[in-house]
Amino acid sequence: MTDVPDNEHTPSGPGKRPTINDVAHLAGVSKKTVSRVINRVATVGEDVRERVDNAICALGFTPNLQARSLAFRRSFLVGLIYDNPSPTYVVNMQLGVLDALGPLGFELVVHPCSREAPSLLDDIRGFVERQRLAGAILPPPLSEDERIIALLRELGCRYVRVAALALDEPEAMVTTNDQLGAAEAARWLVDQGHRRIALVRGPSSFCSSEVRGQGFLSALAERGITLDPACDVAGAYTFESGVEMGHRLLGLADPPTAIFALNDDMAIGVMQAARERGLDLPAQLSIVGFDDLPMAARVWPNLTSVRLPIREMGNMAALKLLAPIVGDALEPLSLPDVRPALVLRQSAIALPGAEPPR
Amino acid sequence: MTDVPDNEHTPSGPGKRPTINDVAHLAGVSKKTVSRVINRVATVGEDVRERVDNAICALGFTPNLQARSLAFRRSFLVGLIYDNPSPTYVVNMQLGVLDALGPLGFELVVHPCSREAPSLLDDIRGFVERQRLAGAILPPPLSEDERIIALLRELGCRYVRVAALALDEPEAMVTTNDQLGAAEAARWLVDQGHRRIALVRGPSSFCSSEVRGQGFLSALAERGITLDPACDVAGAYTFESGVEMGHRLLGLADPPTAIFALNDDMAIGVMQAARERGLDLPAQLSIVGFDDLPMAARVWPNLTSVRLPIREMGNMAALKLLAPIVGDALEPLSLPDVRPALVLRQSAIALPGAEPPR
DNA sequence: CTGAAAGCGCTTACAG
DNA sequence: CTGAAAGCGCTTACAG
Repeated sequence: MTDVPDNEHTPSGPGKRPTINDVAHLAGVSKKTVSRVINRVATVGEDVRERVDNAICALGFTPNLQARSLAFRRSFLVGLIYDNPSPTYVVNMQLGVLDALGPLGFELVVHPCSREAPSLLDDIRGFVERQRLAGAILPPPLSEDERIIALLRELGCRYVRVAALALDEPEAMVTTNDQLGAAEAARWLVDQGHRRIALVRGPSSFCSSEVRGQGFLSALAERGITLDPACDVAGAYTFESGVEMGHRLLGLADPPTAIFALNDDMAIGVMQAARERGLDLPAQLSIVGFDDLPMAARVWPNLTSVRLPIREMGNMAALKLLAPIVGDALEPLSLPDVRPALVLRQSAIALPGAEPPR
Repeated sequence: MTDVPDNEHTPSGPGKRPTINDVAHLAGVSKKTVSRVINRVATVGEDVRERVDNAICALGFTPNLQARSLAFRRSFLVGLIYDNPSPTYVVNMQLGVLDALGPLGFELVVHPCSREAPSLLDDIRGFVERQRLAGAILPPPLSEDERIIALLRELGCRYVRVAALALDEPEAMVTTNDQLGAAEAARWLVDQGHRRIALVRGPSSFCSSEVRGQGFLSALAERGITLDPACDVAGAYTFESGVEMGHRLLGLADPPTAIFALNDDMAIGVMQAARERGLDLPAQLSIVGFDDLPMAARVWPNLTSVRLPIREMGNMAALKLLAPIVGDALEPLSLPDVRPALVLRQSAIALPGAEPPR
């Protein structure tokens, strides 16, 4: 009474996917050998491998991930664990990670969480244990939290950290070289004739703020310029704090002709403060930000800003994470370049009356 | 020579997690009964259930997800399949979905893809089949693609669509009522005395553009206002197209006093066009957008815009998706409200000389 | 280089 | 209401 004949070599019924057994029967080998072919174990005869590959194609077989995960005691999932307030950052990092995962047959599980939460560590522990992650990727600021790193080590969960500084061994790090971008901004401003320059830092607890600030000051020093302490202030990486610091700097007896804010949110806050004080932008004040958010190209005047290749950084993190797992499936790991770049727009210009840059 | 005594009731060795067998032994029942307790099957004696619960607590047992996935032939993963250019939208939807998934023990796998890609359907098929998703959530514009819906049905994959219109049965839909927000914007502009009003639509292929436009026109009509056809234009939901349409509208012999753009990117483009034409904003032109991007509060003048509760929409989608799966674990499904709201800022003001609103 | 057996940790199907 | 057996589809450990 069944339309489909019961055949032990081909799976029957709708929704039935072929298994490793079907492939083994069709190729005339044991399932263990099929398993070896799937897992690219070298010690399989050329002719046998070809028979198996043909059978796999003929049946349209794809190994069941759940079964492999159970037997391997590890899933084919990579976790992105983050506490980052910037949607653009998060989405671009996800895209970069997926660029690498897709071809390797891994998927991305996202796990936003809160640094402040008392349950942070328990939360991450539960996530990693339940999912038996193949690995975790940690963007800043979570990448700077050594408690989390210690936890991942304890759980035996591989990880890669993304941070402005090399906080870990190279295999477990993507270092973003923020200091290079900040230095480029400094040099550019000096070349435009600016001498009285101000810096709006982020919270000192953020590695990125320290590294960017350091890069900026060093580059200025190389040009023989030191910052007036009154021109070295810190906000909270937020728009509102940018407004506040902008007012503080522009209210100085001898206000700066240029302000470098260590992220775009604060730079746009500075812009707002300048406008509230009736300044003509960019004629009376040059402003440079960091991050190159989409917003930077939309505000008026368009914001000159340092761009980090977030997507490439995510890609690199994923490649480093999976390199030891997938082995030969990966080319000699051609890692993308992740150097920052200054994107010139209208918010920063040459100081009126300045010499043209050398 | 082993420090840890081998005991069949407690797992030994580091990294060894207790299994259902350990719980069964400790509670003095079969593993099947433990399974019943885990899965909240009703037919378990009260005393037995308590013994099992105690054993679970004592051992710190959590069921192995990989094993359950294999036996259930379904994972505990929800897929978010999208092709949405707005990072803010994507991140907020992810957060909303996770608000619901976390407490239920499910995780979120993100799957961005491209509508244009010829491999779109194969790509989605592979994703859904390999992961054996518990379900998929589709935000616009993918939610409007009936080919994808047909595919998911064929694969037996549960789904919930998020869209401006009710495109599916209520259990599989989160309808965002965009027309209500557009109507609110229309009424507000009219109340401020505006009569010559323009509309910048998005692509007609987007459901959201049609629904928002419809809501806007209807509300104007109720106040006895019809749009001059020259004031009804369409962009591409991009900043650049907003600039272009802004110039077209402001170049009319009798330009509008207010422009409603169906998303913020275009509204900010219109703002740019107005500035390029030397208009004084908002005095000479009121502008209203839709989406309430973070940028809306940062541009100058701040953009009045319609906000959609994206996070709540994601939450609602996830709750609807899992309701039939988790059953009683869910309260009588107290679904959040997902009505849009007009956020008043500085970019739109009363027409000079207009009567104060009723 | 290849394979038969046992196992990963759960659930389904069937009894009782 | 509870359980012993078989099974989900793979891999590990051990042989040969």
